Amino acid sequence: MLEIKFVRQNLELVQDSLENRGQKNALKGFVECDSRRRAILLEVEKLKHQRNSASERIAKIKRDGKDPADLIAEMKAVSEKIKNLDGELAQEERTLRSVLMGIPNLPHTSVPVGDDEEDNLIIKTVGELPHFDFEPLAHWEIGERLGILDFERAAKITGARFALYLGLGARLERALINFMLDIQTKEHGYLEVLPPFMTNRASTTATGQLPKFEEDLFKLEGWDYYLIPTAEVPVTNIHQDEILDEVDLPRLYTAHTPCFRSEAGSYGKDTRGLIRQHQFNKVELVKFTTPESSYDELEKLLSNAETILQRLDLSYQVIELCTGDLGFSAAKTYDIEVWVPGQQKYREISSCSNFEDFQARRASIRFRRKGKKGTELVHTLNGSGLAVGRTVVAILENFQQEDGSVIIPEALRPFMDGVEKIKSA
RNA sequence: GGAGAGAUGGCCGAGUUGGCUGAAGGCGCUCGCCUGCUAAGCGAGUGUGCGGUUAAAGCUGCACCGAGGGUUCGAAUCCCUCUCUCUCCGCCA
Repeated sequence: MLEIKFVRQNLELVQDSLENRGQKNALKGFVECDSRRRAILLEVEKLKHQRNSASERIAKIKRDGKDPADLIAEMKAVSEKIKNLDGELAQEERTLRSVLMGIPNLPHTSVPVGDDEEDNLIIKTVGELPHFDFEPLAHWEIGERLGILDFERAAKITGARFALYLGLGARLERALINFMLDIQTKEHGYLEVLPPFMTNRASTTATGQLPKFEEDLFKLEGWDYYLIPTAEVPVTNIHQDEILDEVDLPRLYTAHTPCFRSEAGSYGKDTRGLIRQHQFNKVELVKFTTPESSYDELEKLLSNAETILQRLDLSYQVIELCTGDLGFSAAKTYDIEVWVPGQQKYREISSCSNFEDFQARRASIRFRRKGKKGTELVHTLNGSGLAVGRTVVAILENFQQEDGSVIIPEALRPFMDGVEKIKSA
């Protein structure tokens, strides 16, 4: 959410930004509604002041043993007026709030301007692309042949876009989770947390998934709870409605959670394999920082995620999203894309964003500077470190051998009881 | 599921026969004093949000005592609904 004062004073800027995202009507009614609200507020506050001072006089008159009936009668009318105006005020505020909640974050000035993913910038490319003397297979072929992935049975159990991992496949997933968490906690200073996998409406709204993107979420019937689409939601909300001390910043959290996404509107995309699932595992990194340090922290966050790929000897590129491709809440985003030989493409495996104070304002997460009065909103950041299922995809496809086996990257072997290779039984 | 207790400022904790209580007291924090250093001590200050005014400091209005509604001229205090926490019993991974 943007600050209402900011929107008021920068109408054109906000309007331009909305048009860049194809939402030119989002601000409709804002100006009128805002000025109505302020006019009513002025009026109602005046009346309340009148009522408050009359109350004091009434108390005094009573103490003096006299009868304040006249004044009470007068105030009765005033109270009635206040009640009506309060109702109008609430109406304007609801409208205003829903307008504000629908406005996406403003891109940071460093973000390249562009319409869609075509205009994203490749920042860097790391690692050599693997060479195969044979036609590399897609991971689902590899996994099914090795008996470590079974999509047919998963479809029977639940439906499309679910996976059943077996044996060393399940073990590989678990090893990756431990591997990632260990690096982020032991080497990069993140605190491991295990949050709830369902979040309530307020939390889900705070990070920006609601109210606009409800169709992307799984909602529990009969409850106002949602299955988390990313650990970003529960972890960012750890500090909802809190005022932190400056000395406690930055706060760094990492969490492994399953993520649940409806994938509405992605019919026909990535229908096979692990790339696009309704449920997948992810190790997430979340930071709470001061405003002045958030962009440095974004760079560190990106490199913390890159570390995982480097240790696994996977090739990847880092891209910077242009204004048109930014997510709703983000001010700046880097995506990391890993090389997927079966598709001869780089595919997204991590997304690292700075949300500045956009989420913090919605969640009311503030901090106090040492020796200074008042509070300021923190900046929140998060990134995947990494999406686990897609990491399995990358390992199976990049390290597949002609005989159908898959070599386990060395760094991962300690987490796999020393298994060096997955081969057919 | 049954029975009961509770939710107040950064934290702890008073206040519930409705009316100078935005809220005692303590802790913490900030500034100053004192002190070889540290600790202790002394003095002053210290909530948030939204408005108004101001060059600014400041001054000032309104709101906020879990959330929402109600009663009343007036609610932290009374009533209703909900949420959460705790204790005991039952059930259970």
